[in-house]
Amino acid sequence: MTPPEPRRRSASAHLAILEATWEEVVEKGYAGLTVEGIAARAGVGKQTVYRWWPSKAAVLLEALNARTAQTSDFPDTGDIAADLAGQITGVAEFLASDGGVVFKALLAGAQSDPELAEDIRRQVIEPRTQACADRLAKAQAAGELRADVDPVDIVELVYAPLYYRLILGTRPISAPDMRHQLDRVLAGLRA
Amino acid sequence: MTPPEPRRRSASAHLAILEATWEEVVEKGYAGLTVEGIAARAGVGKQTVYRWWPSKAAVLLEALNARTAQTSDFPDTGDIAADLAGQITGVAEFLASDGGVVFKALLAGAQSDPELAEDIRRQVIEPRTQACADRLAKAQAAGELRADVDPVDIVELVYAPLYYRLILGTRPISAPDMRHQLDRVLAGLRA
DNA sequence: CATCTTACGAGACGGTCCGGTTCGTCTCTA
DNA sequence: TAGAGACGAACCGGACCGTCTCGTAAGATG
Repeated sequence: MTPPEPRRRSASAHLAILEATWEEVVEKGYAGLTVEGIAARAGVGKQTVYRWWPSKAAVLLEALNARTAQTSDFPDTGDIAADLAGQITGVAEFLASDGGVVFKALLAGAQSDPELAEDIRRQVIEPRTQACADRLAKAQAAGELRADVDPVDIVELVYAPLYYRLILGTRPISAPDMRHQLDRVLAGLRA
Repeated sequence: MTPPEPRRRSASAHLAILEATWEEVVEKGYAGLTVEGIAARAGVGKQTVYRWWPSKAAVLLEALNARTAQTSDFPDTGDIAADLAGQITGVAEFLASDGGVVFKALLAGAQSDPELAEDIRRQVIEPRTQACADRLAKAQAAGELRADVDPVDIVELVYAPLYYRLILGTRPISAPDMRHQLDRVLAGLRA
């Protein structure tokens, strides 16, 4: 879907497009995001966008991934409660900032674009879910947590309140709040 | 926001518009929802839509409310676990059907429309949250649940997994699954 | 170093789609 | 019976998409 071989691809244009996309979507939301707007803000011809990406959704997904690439590994100090607390703090801080706006925009776009929805799941959700589930399975094996609950279900319980607030906007996302909710979830899951 | 007094408003056109809106959004999602499409499917002029609603979002919100108006009261049998299980089963079944598609579309639209987001919170989320929180407070007073957790936080814990699946689409919403998750949440909240 | 290749920025184009208004008709009220 | 106003239909203007065509400049090739 990115036909030419990127031998002489302009790195500066590439970066400028990702940056411009991020800013545009923060300002105008997914509905207001347009290839023309991206190109104009990046100081780039439209063709340069169309040459390398099949759709504005693909650009936005790459822009998000570019900012979260390094945060996929999961810590293991032997204390599952501390590890989860640390991880959820990081995610909460990310989603409470512009990252939340962009991620929410992406989810909104995915609602009428099944292909984008699938890409988000594969590239963003599943790797992190799997990493967290693996860590949880170790905690179960170590006797820290009940072993009769599917780790994937635990991931859901732990992160769901975060997305609840992100999407419904009932209350702002705050790291301390999310840690409290985590404590209550863990209270029912200890061995 | 619905300027004329509705003395001679056509009841059939009103209903046809709500019905057409529901079907359109199920088929095409929020992004594909257009006043033209609504009017065409309802067999109505566009002006008839613009006369009574300020935006397509308002139409959609009313269409959703028209289908969920009666389900806002919360049961009280004296057994909080049973009451929550019954309630969450109903919501899960609703969100697993077309209702979920429409609600998701509405949330997607709210992402680039703060006014719509606020309306959804006021008209849809808050009344139900409040009803549930009231019931939970009674359960705390009766000694069924820990009293040191804000009932609104409990509502969040209980319903969050439902919205998690709705939005992320990781796994389908099923009533038995959601009841299992509810059990795990309650395990950490008993007095 | 000279040449060739190809992405680049800029912008024009046909086309589609949709929001908002205008128009003439018809119905209901007074 | 007269008039107000809601109705369905059709029209217009603007925005953006996706493609294309330039002249230019940067990188690849030998």
